Amino acid sequence: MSGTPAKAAPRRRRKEARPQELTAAALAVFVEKGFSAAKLDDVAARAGVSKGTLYLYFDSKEALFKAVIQEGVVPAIEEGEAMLENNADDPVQLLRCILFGWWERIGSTELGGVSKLMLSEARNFPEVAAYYQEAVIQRGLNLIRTALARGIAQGMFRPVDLEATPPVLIAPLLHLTMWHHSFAACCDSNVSVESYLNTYFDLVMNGLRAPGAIRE
Amino acid sequence: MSGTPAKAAPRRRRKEARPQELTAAALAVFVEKGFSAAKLDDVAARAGVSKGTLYLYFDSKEALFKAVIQEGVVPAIEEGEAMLENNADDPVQLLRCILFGWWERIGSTELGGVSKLMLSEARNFPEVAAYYQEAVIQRGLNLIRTALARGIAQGMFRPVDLEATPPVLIAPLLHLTMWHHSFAACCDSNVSVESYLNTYFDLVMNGLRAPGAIRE
Amino acid sequence: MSGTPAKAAPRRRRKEARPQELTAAALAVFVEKGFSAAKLDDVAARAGVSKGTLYLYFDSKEALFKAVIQEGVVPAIEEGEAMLENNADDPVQLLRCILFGWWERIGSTELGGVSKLMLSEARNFPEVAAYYQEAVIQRGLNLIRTALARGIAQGMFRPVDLEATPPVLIAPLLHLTMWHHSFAACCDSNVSVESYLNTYFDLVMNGLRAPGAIRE
Amino acid sequence: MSGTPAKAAPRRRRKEARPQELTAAALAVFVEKGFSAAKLDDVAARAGVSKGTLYLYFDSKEALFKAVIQEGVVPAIEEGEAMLENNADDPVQLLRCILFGWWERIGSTELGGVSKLMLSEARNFPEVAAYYQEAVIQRGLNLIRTALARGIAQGMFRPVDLEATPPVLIAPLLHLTMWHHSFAACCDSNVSVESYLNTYFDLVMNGLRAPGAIRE
DNA sequence: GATGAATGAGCGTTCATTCAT
DNA sequence: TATGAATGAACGCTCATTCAT
Repeated sequence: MSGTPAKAAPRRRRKEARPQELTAAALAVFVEKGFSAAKLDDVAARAGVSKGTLYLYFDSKEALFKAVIQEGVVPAIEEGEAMLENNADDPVQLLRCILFGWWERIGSTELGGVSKLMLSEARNFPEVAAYYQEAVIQRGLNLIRTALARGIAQGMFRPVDLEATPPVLIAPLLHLTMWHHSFAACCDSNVSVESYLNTYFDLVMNGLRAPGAIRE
Repeated sequence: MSGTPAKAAPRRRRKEARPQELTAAALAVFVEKGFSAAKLDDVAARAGVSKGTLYLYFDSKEALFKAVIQEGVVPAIEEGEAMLENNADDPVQLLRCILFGWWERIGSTELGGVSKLMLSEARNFPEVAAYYQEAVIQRGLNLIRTALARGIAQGMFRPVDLEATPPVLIAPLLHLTMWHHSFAACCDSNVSVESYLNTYFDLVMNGLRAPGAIRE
Repeated sequence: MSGTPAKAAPRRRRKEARPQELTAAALAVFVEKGFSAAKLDDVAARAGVSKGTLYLYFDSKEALFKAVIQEGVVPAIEEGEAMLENNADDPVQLLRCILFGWWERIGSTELGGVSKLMLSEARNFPEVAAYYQEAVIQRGLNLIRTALARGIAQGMFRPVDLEATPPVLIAPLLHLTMWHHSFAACCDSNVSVESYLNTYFDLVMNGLRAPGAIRE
Repeated sequence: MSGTPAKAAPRRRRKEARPQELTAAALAVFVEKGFSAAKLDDVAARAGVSKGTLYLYFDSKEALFKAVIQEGVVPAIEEGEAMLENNADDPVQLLRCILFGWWERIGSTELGGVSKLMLSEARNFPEVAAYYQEAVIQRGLNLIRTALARGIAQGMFRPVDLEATPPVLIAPLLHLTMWHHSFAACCDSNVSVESYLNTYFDLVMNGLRAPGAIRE
């Protein structure tokens, strides 16, 4: 199987790397099956360990779920907030960078599964959802809001609702991620990811641009 | 007992209405918990019948799932395709009508749960997903595509990718529906549905409008 | 198997009798194996039902344990306290009646297993032990104490410690019960129950008799 | 770590003392929890070693159980049989010495737990029970029987059933031991050990004394 | 010798499914 | 038609046992 780790890996290195290997396997299985339908046997098999090993690192299936989310959250935040520093002068470029960066680093990777997972399971894990909302969603929307505000201040963007616009802007990317982990895995689609993204950026930038602003 | 259905309902209508009552209850439970975590006990209790009764109408839990989707599909199609006839002359109005109509009739109602359910469970039910993709998604996207094509032909909309734009346009509404059935049920948000929708329509229409077209 | 119930029993009668059938089976298995080593499969098999059926009547293995004790407690109390009324005039006869009665109705029957179970598991179920101590042990010792007090008052018994003597008197019977459910089940003994009991009563009565009292 | 054994112990003694340290820890845990509910983790932790170390000295949990019994058996016998030599002339004193000695050296110490353990687990380990019956119980009862026989021969004791009396005599002490390791650990009792023992000896001696024998 | 990470068989518990009433 | 008691396969979790270090 693809998930089988090299058996030759030294014991000590394994010990420290284990938790990440396990959460990575768990993420894949949880995203594919959903938390409830996911079997710990499958998670263990994908990680190349036995079922009991999971319990050396996590107290329960639910604890494993929380660890999966927790672990998926850190990169989402860290990477994102660094972008505000770069491209500080060009809001258009900054916004593009944030949105496209999210897709590149999160949405199109395994980490995007965390988004699907949370949207699917939020009601079963309200505390985790609340944490995620604060730690990821709000901070992510803040990034977009900051870029928008700068663009408006510079006269590049029309004045728009700074609360409502960020979720609207990110929605097509989140939906593409959902799609990637749902229908895309079993049905063909007429639309390539590339043309979806191009169309999305084109629409967003046209939608935001201030009347007098020069076309890029 | 609390689960007892209203005794006032006429016996005859009951018999025929049963399946819809059951799928309605099942939809609610499936959307809240996810298919796998949903218990038939809960479905039965919500429908006010005993668990065994479910098996008088559906062969299995999976058959119930399919019926839920099936039933949620019909109105989505029927209602949608009628719109092309009306507002045939004004593409902007037609597009608004389609998108807003979807939200009003589907996204904001219990039926919106079907969308969440399918996105969450597509990989566990690939045949159902394939059917849904054909019977709902493609036909729904076609509606939007037609409206776009008319608008472009009339010079109201910029020429845009007719394959990629429809899914981009519907994405924010689908995401709002997902949100409604996930985080909204357990976390507060700063954005009202109304301002989200206003911002969305505003952005979309600005993004699509041909340079020379008159602002509405 | 001996525990298999008649399959012909009507459904309705079963429903009401079930809990007692299950606790009876559980008592037997718990006494033989100990609570922890007892498997619910064995309990179910002995009761002639499937494992799942146990959960229709008891929430958990621990709840089943508590029910077993609870159920074993009632007859122990009820039967015992009725004896004080009879033989009210002859303390010697009363004491014999209490001790011998305990053996006949409790110690030598399946109910005696409850005593073994509680002695073996008290530390794992402290709350149950506390309840048992109050509801059974204290009340049982009170019976003996009352008989002793009457006998002393009538000059039939030597004056003895009214607190310490009852547990000493019941100990050989309890131990015989323990023996019955432990070594007796797997090892031969040189002593018959009958001669043990005769010797016990003889010793006790000689030990208690007041110097001047007439031999019986 | 907390589990680390005292470093001050000389290395050489350690090696030889290990098995006894392990069986002592095992006895304590087995008595408290019962064999089945006892975890080897707990045994190891109490002994201050790792779980794997147990397997350097014992093949299995069951082997550890047998060693615990085995080890508890030796002192019970050795000490007991030495008493017959001393107090050879005074049967009353001899009997008191045997019974009281058992309580002092066995019943009231950690070794008393072996008695509880065997009574609780006999049916799960019939071979061990058979061995224990021969190696401990029969020989222990023989001690008492010998003392009784001498007392009867000297006219100090009434003639009593020499088979049945020994188990009756030891029963209250065994029961006190059971109590010590069960209810006493979680419930209060009105009777002190001292008054229980005094009452017990008093009753036994009065019960056994020949009519003409002088009171002590 | 000693460790503790890893294993996997086994058990308590759940729940979709069946069927006698 | 409707019920709900009964079932048993399946899964989360435990823990005695092993073995590389």
